[in-house]
Amino acid sequence: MASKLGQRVIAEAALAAIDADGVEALSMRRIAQDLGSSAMSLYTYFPDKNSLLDGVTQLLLAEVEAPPEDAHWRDAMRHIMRAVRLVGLRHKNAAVLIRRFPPHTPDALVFVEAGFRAFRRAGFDALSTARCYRALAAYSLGTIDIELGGYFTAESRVITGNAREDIGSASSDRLLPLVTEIGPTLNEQDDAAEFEYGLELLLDGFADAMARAGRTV
Amino acid sequence: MASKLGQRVIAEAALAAIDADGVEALSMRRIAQDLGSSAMSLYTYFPDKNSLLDGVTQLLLAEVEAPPEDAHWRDAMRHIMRAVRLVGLRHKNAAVLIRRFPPHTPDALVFVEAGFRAFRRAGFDALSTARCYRALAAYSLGTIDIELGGYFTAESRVITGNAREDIGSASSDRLLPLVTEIGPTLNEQDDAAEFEYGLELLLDGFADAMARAGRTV
DNA sequence: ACCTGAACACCGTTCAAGT
DNA sequence: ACCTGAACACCGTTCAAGT
Repeated sequence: MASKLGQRVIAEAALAAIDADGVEALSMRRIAQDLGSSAMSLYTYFPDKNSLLDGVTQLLLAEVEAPPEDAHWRDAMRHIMRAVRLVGLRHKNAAVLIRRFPPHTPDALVFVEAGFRAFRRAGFDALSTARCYRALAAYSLGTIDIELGGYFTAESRVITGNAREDIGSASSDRLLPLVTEIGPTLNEQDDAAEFEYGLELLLDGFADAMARAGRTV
Repeated sequence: MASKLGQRVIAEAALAAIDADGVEALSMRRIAQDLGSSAMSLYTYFPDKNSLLDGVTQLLLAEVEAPPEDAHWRDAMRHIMRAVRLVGLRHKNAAVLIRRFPPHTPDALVFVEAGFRAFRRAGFDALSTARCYRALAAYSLGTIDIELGGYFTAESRVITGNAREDIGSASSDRLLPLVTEIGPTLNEQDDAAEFEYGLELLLDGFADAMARAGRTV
């Protein structure tokens, strides 16, 4: 046995297995084997597989680097958004878990608390802070789908038969000329640059809204 | 047998089953049973379960209502974004599939083509169109996670033992006062209103960028 | 071409038994 | 309290056989 069993050790072994072979290949038996233990021993520390995956996610979220305490809210939020994206890139196979399990352990919430603090320091009230945080969270989670889930790059799956045809076929070129023209452009985008583009739009919008509300940020 | 087997009939049965009992409860045997057939008969029409789920997703995306052909780009994109969200709300259990399988059949791409057309009519070039579409897609997919995945409402899962504690505990109130204060606010947000808020920020940003590029939109 | 039931190689989890 | 192997009730998919 590699190390004394415990939530942390088990979640770390699961994360390593996911990094190596993907979430789909993860099984309780597989983790146990990697730890030199039995599948059922894991149930001493996690009530079920879902909780274990949640535990892995908390581990991931704890890796998100918090911004410096004195940062301007714009720099702080940019810092956090980039940090989440980087954790996803560091754990490409595990990133999808971030969409499923929100942060809820103290370690995983450090960056959230820091982000809230940056907003409040700048004069955002609780409602504005929640509103801005939500918009950023939506954009961040969607970015994971697009970049790590290969939303635009996924080979278009062929559904043959019936009257159905796929992109790239002669008739779809005729019916969907702009999809045919712009689709490839979406594949070739620079992920980092496009991420920054949308992020700055949102931050600009928050700043404008605050300015309109009569406060300087 | 309810109706002659085929991709469409099978995908519709699968969607009905997912609507009723969720993606997790869907099995090839279950669909076959609903259709009065055998699990293996499905493999005549889909190579595997993943393709079938993709087919269900194309069905969902084909439900997305396209905007009127003469709409201003802003109205067109607002229309599409709301339409996607409404399909998700109509199929709460199936909505998660939208994140996994991009549109690729002609029917499912109708709204995409219409969106591209609206941008191009307004003078956006191919690159700007791709860029704006991507930012909106990220926001839309992330919204599904937050609203339908219950990102903020999910009961904080308890991870006991070790030095770990959860939100709401005495010590996290001390360590994470703003999470404690603002967390409940996130739960109580009006989903539709918050969705509109972030959406308009992005649309404002596109308009500003176009204006700065010297074009009137 | 289309459909079938049996079988294979897995799952997560319950259980009864051990320490 | 912690860990175990066997067993249960499932999976998706392959196969050999049918029409």
